[in-house]
Amino acid sequence: MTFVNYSASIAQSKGRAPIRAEDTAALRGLRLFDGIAEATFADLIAAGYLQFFPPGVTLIRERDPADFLHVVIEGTVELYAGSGGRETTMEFIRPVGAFILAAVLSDQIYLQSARTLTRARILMIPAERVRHWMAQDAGFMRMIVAELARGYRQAIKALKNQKLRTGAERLANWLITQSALQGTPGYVDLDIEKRVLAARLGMTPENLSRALASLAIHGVHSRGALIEIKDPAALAGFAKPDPLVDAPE
Amino acid sequence: MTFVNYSASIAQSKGRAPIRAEDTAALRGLRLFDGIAEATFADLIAAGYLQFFPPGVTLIRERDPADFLHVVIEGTVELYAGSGGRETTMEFIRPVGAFILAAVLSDQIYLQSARTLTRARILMIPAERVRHWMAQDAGFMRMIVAELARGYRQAIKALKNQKLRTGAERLANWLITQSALQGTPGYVDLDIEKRVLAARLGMTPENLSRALASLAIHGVHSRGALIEIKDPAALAGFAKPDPLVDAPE
DNA sequence: CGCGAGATTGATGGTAATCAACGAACGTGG
DNA sequence: CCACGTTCGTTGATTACCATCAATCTCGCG
Repeated sequence: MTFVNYSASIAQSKGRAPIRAEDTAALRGLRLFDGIAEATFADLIAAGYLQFFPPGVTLIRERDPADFLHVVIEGTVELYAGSGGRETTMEFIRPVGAFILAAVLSDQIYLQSARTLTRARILMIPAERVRHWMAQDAGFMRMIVAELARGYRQAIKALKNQKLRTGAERLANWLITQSALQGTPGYVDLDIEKRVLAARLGMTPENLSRALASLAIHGVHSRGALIEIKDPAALAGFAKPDPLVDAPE
Repeated sequence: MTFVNYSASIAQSKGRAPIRAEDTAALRGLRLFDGIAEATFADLIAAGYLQFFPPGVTLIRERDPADFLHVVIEGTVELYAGSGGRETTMEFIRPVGAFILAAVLSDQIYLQSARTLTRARILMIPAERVRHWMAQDAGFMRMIVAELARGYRQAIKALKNQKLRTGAERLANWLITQSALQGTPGYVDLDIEKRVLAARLGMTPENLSRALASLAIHGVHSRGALIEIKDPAALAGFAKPDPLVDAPE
């Protein structure tokens, strides 16, 4: 895949498109806006922007002050972070998911950067409006608390995954989880590049290659982006899956 | 230190001591209860328990349903987690800190276990009361949101620390941070066992020993629980500290 | 003084990062 | 439509990092 070298500044210029009426109804249906007051929703939408981004666009950069709450409506967004010259993938956000809510709420800087992996439709709401309505609308705040708690538990699970398992084990468990999520027992279809998956799993691309090869003795075989799990029981025996680590929140 | 083999069940038996009047005033002063209504506070306190635990007591166990919100008033509590036969330390909680708020709010099971490292005074509030008042008292909910956001960002930082650094780097940065927190430039006083610190830093005790020895060329020397940082600038040069990873939230 | 838990040191093997080379897939331009 | 070039993925060789097992050391405490 060739990434367009595209600046996110287009999204933060005066050229942003406000949300059109035909989109409003669809947004109102999001679980994210469930139980919030009509006035809250109307104002959030009026202040917000909804637009498409091509793949490879950097949406936010760690260290920047949190100015918008971002919600992924379509496509895949990668959260990543770096320090001391190294870089790693933290999480993937898919519809419908908000990201970096915590920074917005506490009016702090972002701890993570975000870029689109695919063409993606993103809803952006000014941070100030989010904080404003959180204080006014108890229903909205309840939604925020739920989303925060979800993200927090997700992060704890990611930390356990990283500290308690080897690379091959993380891969094996990821395969098991993905196979279930995609509803295709016996198969996993990679919808991201292997290099990106490697970073997500906390390893190098070379190592992912080798880890995948090493799972062959547990019945895992790959042909390009399609990975076959011949013997789910054997793979599980090696992976030792644990809902307190693997289950998505 | 010898840990008492003490069951936490004493805390969950009928023998719990309600909170005495003389303690109420002190609790009211906690930042945790700042801005919440008097009625909320009174009911939380009336339903809660405040008591001392000896060192080594398991307060909660991962996988158990969240029944109490725990707040550390005095002493140190270790959050830890295990999977597939391995175990690691996730975080230390010191006064005044709540732990595992997310599980309480979403009425889910704990992802982490907790045990006292020192004699500790813990405030326990029934989870149901917390959820009840969160919905009633906007001020209380604001406090909860702030605490959740703090924990979330803390977890993200821990994940970055683990994925982006080697063991020796994590140790070096921990020394720099501790030295600042303790207000003793040039020194760090270990108030926990090295084996526990090792788990916290994601390494074995043997490895911590070697990592500490390897920092000697950067001016770090240890005599028992006292660690001297002879040349903070040199150590920082090696550690490459980063507020987006190291700064406590 | 002697015991025991924690800390250290050494030896070894496993796990993972890095550097380098090669092969496969795909898009572009001729 | 093919040739080429770029990017991604794989494989191999080497080194760094880390866990494990075992032995020794230290120190507080009975």
